[in-house]
Amino acid sequence: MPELPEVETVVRSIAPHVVGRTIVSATLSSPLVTRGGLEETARAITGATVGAVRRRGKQIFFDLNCGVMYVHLGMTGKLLWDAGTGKHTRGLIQFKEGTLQYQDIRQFGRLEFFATLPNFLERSGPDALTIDFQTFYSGLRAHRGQIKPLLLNQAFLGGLGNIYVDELLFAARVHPKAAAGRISRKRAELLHRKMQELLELAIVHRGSSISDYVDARGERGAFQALHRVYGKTGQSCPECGSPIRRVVVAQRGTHYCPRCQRA
DNA sequence: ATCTATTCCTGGCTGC
DNA sequence: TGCAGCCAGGAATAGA
Repeated sequence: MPELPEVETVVRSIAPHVVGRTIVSATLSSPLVTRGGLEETARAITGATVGAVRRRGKQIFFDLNCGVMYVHLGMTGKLLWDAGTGKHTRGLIQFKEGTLQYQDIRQFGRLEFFATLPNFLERSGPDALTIDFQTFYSGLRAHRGQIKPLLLNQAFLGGLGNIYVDELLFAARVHPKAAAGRISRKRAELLHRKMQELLELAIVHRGSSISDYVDARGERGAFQALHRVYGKTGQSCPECGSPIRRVVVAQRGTHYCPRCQRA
């Protein structure tokens, strides 16, 4: 499941191959992934030169001289450089120097071209890695609901998904159902600091590979070995030894320590 | 405003 | 080497 650290790792591993280079041809094959039309999109990016590859939250932007190619990896999307193709290949973007490939088993991802960025993309919130404390804190205060759904809300904060939210709430000892608006300033400072430490450490480890995730070279991340609660149902809490509990919050499997993370 | 449920989709797993 | 049924979840969407 690509979240901020995985998407950042993908961007870093793809950028050196494509920045400054020109798309020679493109073949797109999934109308679910490329909703703007397979032929039209392929035609629009052909001949374009990549100026930069950027990430905001889980969104990837290839800045082109004629617009932007937008990629969201969804659940099972992969961007690969010079890899073999398979039944889940949804796009091939040829450069003189090599091939950028988009694979996606479940096709929850997107690969689109936009001449100008549409409003629904602009609506995405500030990046979790760089959001300043004051913006983060006032966002928490303004929210009436639970903390976990808020942290998952990409319009509020871009980049966190189910894995890193569970890990973050454990690191800051916050219950996933805690009322966001009632978090103290001190606890919010801890959440904010732990969030950025967690994400930076996960990037150093090239992300978490639970099932499908690999970077542009097809290599798995290593951070899953450092997960403390995600997927650890029934195992001992690394802090206190209590069994890790799994509940459903916001329709997501949620892992936490009932002793360390009090309601 | 904020919640829950549903939808999309496929592979992996369980149980027969 | 079957096969039905369930589960995983990012994000949009509908309805409460």
